[in-house]
Amino acid sequence: MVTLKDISESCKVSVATVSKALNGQSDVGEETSRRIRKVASDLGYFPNASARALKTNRSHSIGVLFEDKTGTGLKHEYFSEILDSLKVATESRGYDITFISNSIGRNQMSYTGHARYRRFDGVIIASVDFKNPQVLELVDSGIPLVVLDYVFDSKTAVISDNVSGMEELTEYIISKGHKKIAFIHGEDTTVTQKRLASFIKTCSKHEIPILQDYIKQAVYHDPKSSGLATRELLALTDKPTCIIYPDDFSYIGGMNEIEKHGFIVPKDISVAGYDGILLSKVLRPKLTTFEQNAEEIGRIAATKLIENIENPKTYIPETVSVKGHLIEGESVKALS
Amino acid sequence: MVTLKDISESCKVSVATVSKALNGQSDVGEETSRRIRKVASDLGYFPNASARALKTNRSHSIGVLFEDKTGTGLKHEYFSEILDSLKVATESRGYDITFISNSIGRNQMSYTGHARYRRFDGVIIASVDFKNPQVLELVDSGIPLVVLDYVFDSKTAVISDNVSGMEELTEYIISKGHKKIAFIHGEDTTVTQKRLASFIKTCSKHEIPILQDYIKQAVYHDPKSSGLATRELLALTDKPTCIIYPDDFSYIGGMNEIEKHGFIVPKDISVAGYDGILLSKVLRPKLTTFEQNAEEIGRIAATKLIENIENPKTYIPETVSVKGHLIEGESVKALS
DNA sequence: GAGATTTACGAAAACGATTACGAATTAGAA
DNA sequence: TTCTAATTCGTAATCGTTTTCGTAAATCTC
Repeated sequence: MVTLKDISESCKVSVATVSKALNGQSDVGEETSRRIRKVASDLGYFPNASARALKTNRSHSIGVLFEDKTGTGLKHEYFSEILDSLKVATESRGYDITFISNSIGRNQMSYTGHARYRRFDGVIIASVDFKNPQVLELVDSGIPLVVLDYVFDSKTAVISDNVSGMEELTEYIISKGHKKIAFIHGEDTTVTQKRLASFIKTCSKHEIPILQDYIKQAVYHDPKSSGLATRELLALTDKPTCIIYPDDFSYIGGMNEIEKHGFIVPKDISVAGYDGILLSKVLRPKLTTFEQNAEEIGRIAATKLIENIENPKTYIPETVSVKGHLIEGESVKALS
Repeated sequence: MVTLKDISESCKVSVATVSKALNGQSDVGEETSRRIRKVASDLGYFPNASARALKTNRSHSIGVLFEDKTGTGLKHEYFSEILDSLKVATESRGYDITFISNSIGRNQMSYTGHARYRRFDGVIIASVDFKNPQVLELVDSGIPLVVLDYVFDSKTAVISDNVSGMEELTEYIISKGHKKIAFIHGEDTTVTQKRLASFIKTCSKHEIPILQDYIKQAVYHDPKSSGLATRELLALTDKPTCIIYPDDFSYIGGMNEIEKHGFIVPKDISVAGYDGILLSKVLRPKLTTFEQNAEEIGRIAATKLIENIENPKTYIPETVSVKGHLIEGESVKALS
């Protein structure tokens, strides 16, 4: 490995000068700087990230915590898209991404321990159990961080705007003349609560009654449980004319059940999803859904975090909510 | 941040002794060692990964290159599953995972440059354009590496056994009495070639003629192009009785087309996928497919890489092929 | 042309750990 | 008791950078 010393010897200057030239410091001569850069590239020099981190106390790497109990974390398109967007946004600013875990080597380590061990400049937390003590410890650790889809007091949060999203989706369905709208929601989380509240509020606004029978609990990303809920809804004497699913993938369970009953979407019953994953765009009839802007969420999270890292004094935490947009498919029929 | 020095002062011993005690070296007294470890944990000590890496020349971190032209890399369930399995396997042995890119900071950097800059102990390459000069440079860089689903000379490779996989799937379909089997394949890659060859070989073995009209080219993970191919197949006067799709997700395109024709799976036509993603398990009828063992692929890749890293002298590269298994759904009908 | 200022460069300390080597102490052997 | 060997611990060098501060030369000011 070629080091600053090698360059300095080859250029007959000190390592200090080489360092400064390569970092674009001002106090080094035009001509000298050019010569040094030339030699550096000829020799194939790369700075040693460890040495640099040791000296500057900045690792230029960011830890991401992406885990949940079910282990579906990365498999979920929403999250893999966020991760991808985080990746490009951070890399373009010179930061690398490393996963945080709680098992580094034989000796278990807390998330915070891991983050300190690797000297992460900042941390992004997503898709976790936000009540987990280890997560709370990390949140309180003082390390600059951004939380996704959850709000901690005086910490930066980037959240998908579920309130306006569900409102827009519900408005659309109502505008199509539906008055008997069923709502299948996921487990009880902040996200779920916001969506449900928004659904109810929008219905009330249009004086559409909320039937208890039309509100069903299921599990996110689990077609089986949504299928079950669908079956119950279809067994009702007064069936809904439209069903909103917790997410696009869950709709598959509903779809199976609907077909089993011999119904056709949207002729006999209308449906809507949430997320706007790839699948929703290729199903026929095309699914009406609300697409979350995962790309933007990742990008903003990265930007905010780096802002925080680079201006620790002046940075003030905020909660950014990212709007998505309605995708009008063909799964919601206009009622006469 | 608490350092070895803090501990050494608090314990009235030298930093050398502290270091040795914490690393379990033999030449430190039983009682001293205990005292040091106690103080270390009381003070909340964490080793400084940068300092350690600088001194030992081992970063305990592994770079993964996960990129393709289409940018669907991470979105593909097969890859996100591999990534996840890599993650747990490496972390349990004390290695962290960082993504490799070619843009670190403002100055573009080659993959190799990035890997050297971060002092990755090893690298895992997957889902890339294997003809890309930058990738080839990385492969020849001398850094310990494992390649996924592609074989480079005298480099360790872990590949999904597409030959036996497609053979098993085809055998199954034939065993159900099918003789008119259409095969839609993806772009021309090694993987495609192997699957196609295996399909043809298995058919020949059973003296089933290979009609040129039954072999269609499409694009992986693209329901639209598979839908098109399906349409052509259904327009044939002598229609196939079964269609094999490039992957499970692509089948959605075929499914739409089949339904549009008023056909029902598997009554009127049989279908099979490849991959065994979540979706294939929740569709009704359940899709018959061949599930690749992504978890095992990731785990073995991690194990081999770490073996290579830790025994650079004795390690010999090899190609490991990982078998998957047939998932018998209900999408292939038994012909009388 | 003397003093003040700017410019270009180098010497050296420091970041936090690891490790070869030597020294001191203790235990064991004869 | 004396010599050897084992055990335990410390000294100091080192990894590759960055950065402060000092100094010498060059430039400017009047």
